[in-house]
Amino acid sequence: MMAIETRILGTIRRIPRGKVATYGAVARAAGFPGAARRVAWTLHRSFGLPWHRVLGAGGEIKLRGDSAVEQRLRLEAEGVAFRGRRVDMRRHEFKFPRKSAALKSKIR
DNA sequence: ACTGTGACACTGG
DNA sequence: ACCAGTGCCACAG
Repeated sequence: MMAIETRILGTIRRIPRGKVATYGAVARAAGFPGAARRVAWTLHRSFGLPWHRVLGAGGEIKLRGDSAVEQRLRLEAEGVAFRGRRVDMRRHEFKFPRKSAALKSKIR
């Protein structure tokens, strides 16, 4: 598998239980801003990942049919709340840590 | 090198 | 809120 996919997969694996991230955010965190579609493609053909924690912009589920239902159920099972058809991002969006470093002094 | 393709993102009506 | 159009990136053939 290629480097890009490896990084994307690793990034997705960092999303903790009960949290979610968007395709675009994953792409940026992996170092490929704008490659949201690549994230989707990678997810489509990968196993053993918390795939259900990756959503479209605005916390919207982008799958169709049964898969969409399964994703919603999996998320709700980990305590993720929905607001209509989308996830309440204010409460559950996972912020990928910015390259470590100076954040301790930043906290007030 | 060129074209088509995605579980996308954004903007504008 | 719901499209349609346009921009995106990397990959497969």
